[in-house]
This record gives sequence, structure tokens and C-alpha cells, in this order.
Amino acid sequence: MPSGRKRSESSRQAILEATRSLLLEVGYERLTIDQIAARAGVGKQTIYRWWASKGEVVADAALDDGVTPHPVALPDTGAIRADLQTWLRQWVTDITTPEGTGLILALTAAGSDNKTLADRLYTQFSAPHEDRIRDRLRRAQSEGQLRADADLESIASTLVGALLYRVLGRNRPPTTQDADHLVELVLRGAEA
Amino acid sequence: MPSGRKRSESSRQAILEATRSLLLEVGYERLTIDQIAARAGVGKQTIYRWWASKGEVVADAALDDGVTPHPVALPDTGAIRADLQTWLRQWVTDITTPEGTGLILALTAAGSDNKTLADRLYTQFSAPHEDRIRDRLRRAQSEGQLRADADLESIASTLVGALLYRVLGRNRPPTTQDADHLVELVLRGAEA
Amino acid sequence: MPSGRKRSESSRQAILEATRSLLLEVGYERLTIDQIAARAGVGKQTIYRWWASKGEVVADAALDDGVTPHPVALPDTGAIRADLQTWLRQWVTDITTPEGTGLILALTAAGSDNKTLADRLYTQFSAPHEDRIRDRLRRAQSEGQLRADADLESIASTLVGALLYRVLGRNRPPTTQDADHLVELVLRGAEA
Amino acid sequence: MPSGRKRSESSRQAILEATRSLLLEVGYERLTIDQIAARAGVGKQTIYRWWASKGEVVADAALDDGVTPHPVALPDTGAIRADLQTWLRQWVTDITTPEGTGLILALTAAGSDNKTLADRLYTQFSAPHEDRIRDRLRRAQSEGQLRADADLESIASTLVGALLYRVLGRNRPPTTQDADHLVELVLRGAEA
DNA sequence: CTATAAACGAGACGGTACGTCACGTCTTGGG
DNA sequence: CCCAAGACGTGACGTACCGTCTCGTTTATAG
Repeated sequence: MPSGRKRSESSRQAILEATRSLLLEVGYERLTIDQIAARAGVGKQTIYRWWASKGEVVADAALDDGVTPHPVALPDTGAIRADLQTWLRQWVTDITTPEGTGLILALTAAGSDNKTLADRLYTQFSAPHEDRIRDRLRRAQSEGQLRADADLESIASTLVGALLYRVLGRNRPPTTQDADHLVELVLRGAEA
Repeated sequence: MPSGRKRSESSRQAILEATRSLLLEVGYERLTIDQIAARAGVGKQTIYRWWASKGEVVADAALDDGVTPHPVALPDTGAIRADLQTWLRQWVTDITTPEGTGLILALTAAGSDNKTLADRLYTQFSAPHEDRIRDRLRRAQSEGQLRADADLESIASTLVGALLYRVLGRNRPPTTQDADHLVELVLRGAEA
Repeated sequence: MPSGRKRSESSRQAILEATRSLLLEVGYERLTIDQIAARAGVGKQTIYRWWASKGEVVADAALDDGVTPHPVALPDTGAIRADLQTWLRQWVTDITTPEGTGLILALTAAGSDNKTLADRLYTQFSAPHEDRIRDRLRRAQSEGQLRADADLESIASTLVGALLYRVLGRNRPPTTQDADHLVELVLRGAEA
Repeated sequence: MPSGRKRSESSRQAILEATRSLLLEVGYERLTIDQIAARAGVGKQTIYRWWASKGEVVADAALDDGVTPHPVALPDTGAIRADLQTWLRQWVTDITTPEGTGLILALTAAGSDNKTLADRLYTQFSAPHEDRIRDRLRRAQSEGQLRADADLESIASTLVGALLYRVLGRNRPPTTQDADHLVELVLRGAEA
């Protein structure tokens, strides 16, 4: 029977919020646990008690934030190309804001350092996007809009990867127009 | 007129070599200047004298390494799809070795932290690849293998981005087959 | 009229016993409340509820232990020198055991830090010894064995102090023979 | 051939001076390495590089201070009792100042915790006093002022121990008069 | 026979200090 | 002027304890 004081939800929130704000101010590499604790008004041990590393805190901070995993399902108006464009345009807008780009850079750095964390970040951040796209593609395929032999996994992965690559490159962040072109490029050959 | 002792080439080499080996052993984040100096048998000052930051050393270490920027030009047998596949298959093989993946992860982490460095890395590492692909595509276009309105920049960027995305994701590193499929996917709609 | 649960005697005992054993294992400085609580199987609050500081717990642990304040009265065979020697020999034996020395070192450290505690320790630990010696000396004086102008306080304090000094010094712990010599030294000039 | 930067004498001095002042302000137990470093304007590592523990720093701080080991030799006017009294009176005055008492309490606490340190403190602090006293006693003995069988070691140790005991007890710090009485007490039986 | 109130074991909390590591700079002595 | 060595002030690391504060749970008295 577990006794003892319960985990403080307010501390948990304060830590994640402090992490998010510091991430935008100083970036992942210069982010320190000391800073997070100080800004959150929390003892360092309270962070170490519940998270194994800076990367874990950052991951939770990003994923806890409603914005990032962007749970919006793809629209289904019947026109696959338009629906994909609508959705990707919105996603590009989100990830090219300072907040969005900052979180992506932070999560990438975090994942670079830690395979376990990289897996978790892929599963919770990238995979849901790919899944949503693939599901919508599958519907289109069953409706005969896409060829039966189109590699839907590959299309979804390429769409997400190509845009993230431009965000990570930093000098040519993707635009909504880029999103449109990209959809055209990869769909052209897949359409029936 | 410069007097005094000349810069030691052997120290420079030792530093870059030590950096490369440590990068594979401990990764970018846990790499330290102290370690590099110790392994290279070099004073720390000698590192700080010639490089501004850990990221710069890592960038030089990676780019100095013949393997990574992979200076091989694309073949030109006349068949654009086959040539692209040949080249990309080789590149995928290179970047999915432990050394290749390690360096890419390190460079990504380094670039996440530093916009200036990110630009340099893009210019010296990614851009040459995109350029080579785009040049070959252009030739194919002028030969009438590709449609006149195909967005060659976009194709090149997508090919590179989609594969790097899979390397960074770590759980599904790209295979030579993936490279083939990817070329098919993006070329299908661009071919005349 | 107080209601509610009574103080747990078993917890009190467990705390003092845990304190004694830990004191011998790690010494006063490395002794922690957390350790005591863990070994005693007790919540930390139960310690803080009843004791104000580590020093207080240690003092109670030492004084609760029958051994230390050694309540044995001095014998009175009529021969002051022999009686003193008998008693001091026993005391030296007690305080040079590992347990005895450990407690004295702990109490000394505790008293060094805290004037209030130092007073209490003196009153409950040293003073009773001096008092017993002085009372026996007084009897001897009234019997004419000691000169009327002998400074009995001073003699008692010197006997106790000289032996404790050797215990604290650690490299030359006093022997029963030392006790004999000491009695001879200070009594020789005081005897009638 | 040892190269590299030399140890900073100014840092060493600043550390010992900071330690002395903090010792008087907060006492041994509440003294922290962080505090010492901050007040001395020094990095913590500079302390840990040269001293193994808080106790070592305190010992050096005390012994480096000219006051404490009080290198004054005993006078030799020919009258052993008067010479001893003169010297002990001065010593009592020194060790009953706030500074003197503070250092003694600190050194006692330090020695309680660490046998090695206790030995060093005895050797460098107490032993020199006992030695000086014993040497003077020996001279007196050879001049026939003291009995040939007087235990000079024991006398010296008793004088030092009895006075330090009163300092440690805190409630009855020794006076110059106490010093006089003590000399009388232990010499009376030893004089020829 | 219940309330209710205090003490209990447990353990999370905001903090302070620990001793270590790495930073980037400075000093030393030697090419 | 460069170099290897290495001490320096700074600051973050992750851990250990501090003394306080909830949490149920247990044990006594009071109604």
C-alpha cells in the first residue's frame, strides 16, 4: 500500500512550463536543470525524482504542450491532394514559428544524444503525423484516387521528412507554398 | 611579417582524429574539449587558439574526414533514374554505417545549437549533395527525360531530406531499397 | 485533558539504539537524521517531534545508555588515595573501550557546536563525576587525610580533565597505570 | 620536469584567512567549503585540489595563524614554579579569547571526526606545548628543584589537559588564577 | 461504540551543500 | 610565437540531508 505524500501536480506543471520558456530563450544545449529548478521554484531533486535526464524533461515539456503534436486529424473532403495540402500548410505554419522551430531543434538535439529518447520522440511526435497522413492516404487509395501499388508509408515518411529537413537546415525554412509543391511532387506519381 | 613558431600540423591532425574517435565513443553531447586535448596529447589552449567552439572542431573533424562529404559525382549513363539510384544507394550505405550515422547525429546536434554553424554545415555538407543531384537532374531535363516544369530544387532537397530524416529517426534507418523506392516516388511524376 | 495516541516508547528506544550504533559506525559528523530514522524504522517527523537537533538525540542516546554516566559512587574504605585509584581505574577502563571513546568523541563534537548542549552535557556527564570525586575528597579532608586548604574543586576537575584530554588526543589513551600516577601526582601535595 | 602554472600563494592565503573568519562567525559545524570559496574569491576546486577535507583546511588555517601554536619558549629565571606560572598565565589568556576558544573548539570537533587529523593536530598543536613544558621541567629537575623520580611527561600532559578541559567545558573557562593554582597543585608533590 | 485527535511510517517537497567535471583563461617553462 | 602542462575562477552536475509538509493508518481517550 503506497503511503507518503503525493506527487505535486503544480510542481510538475511549473517544471514543464519553465522548461518550455527556457528552451526558447537559451536553446537545448544551454538549458540547465539548475535554471529549470530556479525558474519553476522547485528543488532540483524534484526534477531528478521524476525525470532521468534533461532530454526527458524536454520531451515531456514539448509533448505535454498541446501545440506540438498537433492532434488535428486530416480533413476528408474527398479530394486527397487538397486535403493533404490543407493539413500540411497548417503544420508548416506551426513548425516554422519560433516556438515550433525551437522545440523541434531541442527535440532533435535531445534525440541525437540518446537512442531511447529518440525512439520515444519518434513514437510520440513524428509517428502520429505519419500515421495520420498514411490513414488518409489509405482512404484515398480505397476510393480509387491512388494507385493500388502506391507505397503509402513511403509517401507519408517523405512528406514529413522533407519538411523537417528544411526546418533543421534553418536557412530555408519551408513555406506553405513549399508544402503545396511537395504534395504535388509525391502525389503526382501515386495518383491513379 | 609573422615571426615565431608555426602552427603544428601534427597537433591539428591529432585533434581532429581524437575528436572523431571520441565522437563515436561518447557522442556529441558528452564530448569535451578536455577529453580531446588529453587524447590528442595537446594543450587545451592549442584547441582554443584555432577553434571557437566544440561545434567548430566537430565540424572540421567531420568535413576533414574524406568519407563524409563523399565527393563522388553522380554517374551519367544517360538513364536518370538508374543513375540517381546508383548514387543514392551508395550514399545510404555510407550514412548508415556507425561512423556515418554518428557523424550525422553529431553534426545535427551541433547545428541545433548554433545558427552560424548550422549554416556552415548546410553549406559544406548537405548543399553539395543537393547540388550534385540537381545538376544531374538538370542534365536529364535538358535531355528531355524530365518535364520542363519539374521543380528540380525541390526534388533534390526531398531526396536528401527524406533519407536524412530516417537516419535521424534511428529506428528505421534507410536501406538501399528505400533509396530505390524514393527515387521512383519522386521521379515518377517528374518524368516526361 | 489530552486525547490522541500516546508517544511510542518502542520508537523512542529504537531511535536511541539506532543512534548509538550509527555513532560507533560513522561518528558524529557523518551521522544523519535520515540514517537514524531508516535504521530505527521510524518516520523522520517522529524524531523532529521529540528532539530539537542531532546533538540532542546524541546526548539522550549517550546519557540513556547506562554505561556512560557510570553512576557508581566512589568506594570509601578510609584510604582516599586507594579509593580514588580504584574508581578512576574503572572509569578509565570504561572510557577507553571503543564504545566509551566513541561516545565521548561524539559528545565533544556535539558540545563544540552548541553552547546550550555543551552546558547540558557538562551538567549531566562531567559534573556528576567531578561531584562524586569532590564529595569523597571532602570526606577525606574532614577526616584529616587532606590539608584544610586543599582546593578540592581543582583536584576533581584536574583528574577528570587530564584523563579526558588523553582520550580526546587519541594517540595515547590513558591506562589504569596512568590513572594511578595521576592520583599520586595531584594528591601528593594535598595530603596532610 | 614539472611545468604548468604554479600554485597561487594569494589564493592559499585568502582561503586560510576566510576560514579563520568564518570559523569565528559560524563555528566548525556550520562552516562550509562553499562559504570559504565565496569569501576567499576562489573556486571550490582550488580548495579541493590542495586540501582533502574541511578539517584539513581548518587545521592549516589554525596552525598557519601565528597566535595559536604560540611559539614562545618558557622563561627560565631559575624558579620553575614562577616560570611555569608566567607561561601558563599567558597561554590561558590566549586560549580564552573568543578567537582562541573558537579555534580550539573547531580543532576539537575536527579531530573528533578524523583520527588522522587528530594525530596531526595533537602533534602540531598540543605536543609542542607539552614538549616545551617538559623541557623546562627537565632543566629544573637537573638543577635539583624537582625530585628525580617526578614523572615529567605526566605533569606536562596534566597541565595542558586540565586547562583545555575547562575551555572545552565552556561554562568555567580557566583564569590566570586557575593557572597559578594548577601549577601549585601539580608541582607541590614534585618539588624536592 | 463511535468520534475525534494526536502520533505514527512513509515519502515528496523547497532548499543548501556536497565533491566532481568541464568550461575558457592565464601562467610557466621550453622549443 | 607556438606548444604541453596545469592551476585558476566559474558554474552546472547529480546526490545526500536538511527540516517541513502532506498522506493514509493506528491507537487512544471523550462523548
